[in-house]
Formats: sequence, C-alpha cells, structure tokens
Amino acid sequence: MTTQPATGYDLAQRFGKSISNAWHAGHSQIYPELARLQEAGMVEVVSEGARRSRTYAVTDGGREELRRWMTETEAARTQRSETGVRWFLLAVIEPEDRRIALEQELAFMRLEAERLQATADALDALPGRHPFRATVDLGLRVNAVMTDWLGEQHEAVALDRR
Amino acid sequence: MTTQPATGYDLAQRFGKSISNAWHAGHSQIYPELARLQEAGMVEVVSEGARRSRTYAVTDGGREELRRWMTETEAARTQRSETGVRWFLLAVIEPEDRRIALEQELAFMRLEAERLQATADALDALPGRHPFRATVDLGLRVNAVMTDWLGEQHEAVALDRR
DNA sequence: GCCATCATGTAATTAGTTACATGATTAG
DNA sequence: CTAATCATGTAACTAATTACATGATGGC
Repeated sequence: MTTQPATGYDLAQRFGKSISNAWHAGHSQIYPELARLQEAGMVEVVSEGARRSRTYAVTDGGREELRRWMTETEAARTQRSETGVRWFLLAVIEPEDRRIALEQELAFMRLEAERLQATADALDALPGRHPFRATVDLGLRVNAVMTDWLGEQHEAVALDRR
Repeated sequence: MTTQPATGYDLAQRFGKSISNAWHAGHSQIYPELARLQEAGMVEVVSEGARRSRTYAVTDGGREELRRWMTETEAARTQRSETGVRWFLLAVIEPEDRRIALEQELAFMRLEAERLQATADALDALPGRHPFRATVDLGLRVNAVMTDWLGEQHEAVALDRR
C-alpha cells in the first residue's frame, strides 16, 4: 500500500505471498485495522469500485509515521516461527523420527525456494527494478543456507544409522 | 526441558537466550502453561527446591506427544518477525532514512552474531557434543547471509547518493 | 539489614485466529 | 444459471503482553 493503493482484499492476498515470510494477517484482522488507520489519518479511501470495494492509499501523515517508526523506534526483536521451533527440537527426538521430520522440512524448503524464485522472476518481468526485488533475493539466499543445513542434518542421521 | 528438567524460571531465562530466535514467552505465559501441561500429563514435578521452586521434567507421555507432533502433524508456516517486516519496508522509504535504518539493523545483526558465537563457544566447552550445537551453527550461518545483505543494501544507498 | 536475584503467580488488556455471515460480479 | 472468486464484515474464542503483586534466599 505504501508503493501503490490497495483494497483490504489485496492486502489479505499479499500477506499470503510476498510478505508472508515475515508477517501474516487474515482479512478479519485487516478490515478493522484499515478502519482504525483511517480514523487515525494514516490512510484514506482514494476510490470505491465494483462490489463495494474501497481502495486505500497511505496519506502523508501515514508515510511520516512509517519513516518515524523505521528510523526512530527500537525494533521489537521477538519472533515466532513454528518452523524454527521444530528445527530446534530436531535435536531432542530419536534419529528415526528426526529423519522423518527432516524430510518434511526439506520438502517444504524446496517448495519455498520455488515460490520465491517464481516471485523473483515475476518482479524481474515488470518494467524497471521492483522495490521488493532485493528482499526476495535475501529470502532465496537464506532459504539456500537453511536447505543446506537440513541436508547436512539428514546426512548425519543416515551416518548414525550405519 | 526435553533434555533435562527445569523450573518455570529456567524456561523463562531460556526464552531470552537459546530459543529466542524462534519463539518467545514470558513467565506469565509459562507458569499457567506448565500447570496445564501437568494437568494433561505431559510434564511432572520431579523436585521442589528452595524459594518454593518446582522442577519439571517431561513424562513419557509428553515425549510421545512431542514425537507425534514433530513427525505426524503439518507445521503451521505462518511467522511473525518485526525485523523481517522492517527489512521488507526498507525499499519504500527515502534513501537517507534507509541509511539510518540499515545502520541500526547492521548493529543489531552484529550483536546477534556475537551472542550466537558466545553460545556456540559455551556449548563447545561442555563435555560431549551438545544437542543444540547444530541449531546454533545454523543461526550463525543465517546471520552471516543477512549481515552481508544489509551491507550490500547500505553500499547501494551510498552509491545512490553520489 | 538490605539489595539483587530467584521464583511464582494473577488480572487486565490487546492481538490474533477461527467461525459465521452476506452480497456482488464475472466466466463458463 | 451457477459456480468461483471478489469483497467485506462481525462474533466468539484463544494466545500473548503488560502490569500488578508477593515472598524467599544469599551475598555483602
């Protein structure tokens, strides 16, 4: 929405794609939040379309608040990732179970890499350099490191079983 | 607690260290949860110490439930990381603000690397190979990739300004 | 004796998820 | 005409955070 106006529905779709690796929100959270942001003057309705859809855009006030948040506030570094917890706990289960869990995680990471590559290709096909291209590239690099690690763990279990 | 018994207080400390990169929980969430797990037969009190502390251990039932969860359930892949959101949004702010934000993130990532290295060294100093050593290693590798990326972005801003 | 840290809890609030609900438009 | 998708909302519930609260022990 910061780069271009969007409807609540658009945002919900986007949380299932581009930004989903960092945050997720369902439509039932998005709509009330948009109303709240509008109330606070951070966003405004720029057009109303078919199916009673409203397209929101960030206001100058909203952009200033974003700038202030990015440069002047301390980031909350707490995270929550079930995937991370699972990888952490790989160490405490039996090798046979670990092998099963590792294969699931490897399959997921490979799908994830495909999805990221598809996003990268789609962004590259657009005219000009898309602002989010760099972040997608980071995702690909991190994915590669993680996939390597999972592969090593998997190999270690195999050696263990000999 | 899966590797060795611990008190609620221990767990709270641990969420501030080893596992904090994947999940976080405060003591006000931990104590009621321990009571709930005990009720469900997943953990049991193995000893009571000074200052009315209770040390919990995972039961066979709890271990079996963990095994089942790790191997038989579909992982929830939704994540939430404010750091991730900030990096994503780096693309939409002005170069001057981006420079400021990037420097904050670089500083944080470097601290994070130190913290991880210290954890790795501490685990290596223990007799035998600690089960969580591999996960810490993953953290270090991911951190390195992320720090590189932040550095590149920072360089790009500098070039932009010439 | 007193301060830091260990150790545990509960209450109030806010954030987030899941379920329920409805209507409009478009493609086949 | 009908099924899929677009589009928006609310209600009920669960998870998580913040604030409030208390007491024990050990080191100085």
